[in-house]
Amino acid sequence: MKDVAALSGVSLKTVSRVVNREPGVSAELMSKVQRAADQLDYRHNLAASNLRRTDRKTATIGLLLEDLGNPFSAAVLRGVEEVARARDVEVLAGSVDADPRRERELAGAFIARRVDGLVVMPSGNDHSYLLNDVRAGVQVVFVDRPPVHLEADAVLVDNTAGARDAVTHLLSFGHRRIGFLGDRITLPTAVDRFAGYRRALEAAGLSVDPDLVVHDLSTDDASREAALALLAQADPPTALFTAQNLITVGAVRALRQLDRHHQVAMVGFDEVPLADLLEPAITVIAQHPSAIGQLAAELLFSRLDGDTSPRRRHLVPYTVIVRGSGEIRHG
Amino acid sequence: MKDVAALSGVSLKTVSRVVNREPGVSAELMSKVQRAADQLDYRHNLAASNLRRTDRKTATIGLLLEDLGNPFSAAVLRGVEEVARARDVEVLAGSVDADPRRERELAGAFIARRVDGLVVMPSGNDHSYLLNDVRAGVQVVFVDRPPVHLEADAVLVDNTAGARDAVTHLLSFGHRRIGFLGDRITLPTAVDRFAGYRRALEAAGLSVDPDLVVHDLSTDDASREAALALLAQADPPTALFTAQNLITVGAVRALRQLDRHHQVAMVGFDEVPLADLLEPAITVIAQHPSAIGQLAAELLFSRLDGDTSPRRRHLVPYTVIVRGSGEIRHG
DNA sequence: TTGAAAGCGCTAACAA
DNA sequence: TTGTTAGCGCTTTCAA
Repeated sequence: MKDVAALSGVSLKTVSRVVNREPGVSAELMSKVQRAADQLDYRHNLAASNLRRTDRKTATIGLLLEDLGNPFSAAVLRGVEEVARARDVEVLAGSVDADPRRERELAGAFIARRVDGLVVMPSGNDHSYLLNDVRAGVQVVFVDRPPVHLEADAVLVDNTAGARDAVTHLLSFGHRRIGFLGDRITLPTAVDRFAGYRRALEAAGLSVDPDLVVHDLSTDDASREAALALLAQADPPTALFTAQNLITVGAVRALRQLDRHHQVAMVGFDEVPLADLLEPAITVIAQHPSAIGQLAAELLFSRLDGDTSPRRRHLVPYTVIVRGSGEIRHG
Repeated sequence: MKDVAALSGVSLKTVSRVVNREPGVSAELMSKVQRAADQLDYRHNLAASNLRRTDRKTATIGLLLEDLGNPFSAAVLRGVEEVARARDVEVLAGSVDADPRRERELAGAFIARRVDGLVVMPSGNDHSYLLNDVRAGVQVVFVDRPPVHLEADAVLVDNTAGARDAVTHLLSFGHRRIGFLGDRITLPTAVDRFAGYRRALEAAGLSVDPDLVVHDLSTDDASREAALALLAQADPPTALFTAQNLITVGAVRALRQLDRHHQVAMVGFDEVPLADLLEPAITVIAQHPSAIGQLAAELLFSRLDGDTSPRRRHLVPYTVIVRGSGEIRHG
């Protein structure tokens, strides 16, 4: 910037005014400065600018997701990006990989880079480590799971209701023995989905048979094996509720392996890519991750714009997508 | 930092030394400073630190991808992230969406935030706009498509050979009329894949029948319609080569719609999620996007570490995954 | 409308 | 081992 000022024969401050499009610079000086900047290939230094500015906005936000390679996380990222782009805000993104320590480290690394705000798909169950940063003005919005020991907006899906709907759907096709395959039970979403399973059964006058329930599945292969074991029982389930997308995929593989995919009914939580092209096509409770990301970003920016209304939870609706696997009748 | 110095009764510089883990601070002062920092919830300001440092490293890199929501891009991002994480480097990521202007803007936005380097999946065909930044020390590595008017490392796949292998595979199952469904022909990858198609035919003594070729498909639905049109011809193709993952999905839908998925053979370029669970399962030329991302990041960091050997192109091998759809015999 | 001087939070260079 | 001073690139404040 100094060089641009020297070349165009004006003061530093005038160059700064031109670069920041501040009003009150004569057309003549403006074009002179522009030309000098072009000639020297000047690149504005946002970090330095931001250091001195009073508003201290870096126009950068941080996004902590479960796993950037997973389609669910990727779609949330895409949703956040779309809203951020409209405001010329850039996005730092990282995977937390179900590791609470990693979550803290990533958040710290982003804050050291002075992000204006954070969108967090949390892994840990204590977010008080962000208290001081929130006090210092960093805005935080949670997605997928609510914050613990911290007041912050959250964008959630009603996992209990979704799971209840899935299981009620299976019950309506005559099933009475419905297997449950679920994620790590430390995750609030997994707890809620299991609660929904239980409630649907209880509403039908049934109770949970522990022999039909497997928790703590975190890979599709673990799910495949769990499904194989369930179906090998003396009195096997006639239907499965798979409480997460990788789990659904594992169960599909198991049913194929046993050639029972046209006999055993199945409803999955979360959309699965190409679910409509499988035979049978998979009935799912679909979340809308891109809408979740968009809403989270919009909330974040409205907070950054000064909205101080009470923090609250926002529910994004889910959709029951009927495709065939969930409509296999029992008996 | 000033406050920490005041509270612990030492100079600014001593706090700086402790924060940066510089040697030569007595254990006593060190713990005193630590305590003060904890008490005040001090967060280091990397931007300010970086402004003054001589090495000027922000420990942040920028990643420009085609579309963060697409599994291919997402896997590249994941690969880059893994390598970056091992060095405590964070990643700014953005989608270019096939828009060259967007590519320039994103690159500019990342450079204004003083990234140490850039990994670019380019959309435009002139990258000279980065010349001055490269001269100024920003390292750039291209992925998927090579740089134009700029010397830089690139991580590529041999698209021509992959496409040739795909079509040769179909020829070996007796097919002589093989349809080509391809992406926007402005993309170098699309050009190369079409070249591979042509070469395989010519090596078998056949020539390209323009009635069997459709370019410029950019969505799965466009591909579905193009495939329907191809197959409605008087002398339709007996096999299809689909030159990109969304195109493959569209063609699968078309074949299903016509109930010809067990008659018309098909090989796709790029892996498709759950391709192994379809009937028939889809034979593909699989790229390894996560390996591409990892290699790109490793190259970038080796350049940042001072490697000044000539810039060059690196090929990541592809894999032919035989699953069924490509092995449907003709006649 | 333009510019000079001070200072954002931090580290380099040097001195004690 | 510790501290002092200057200055990174920019914007603020205030004066011309």
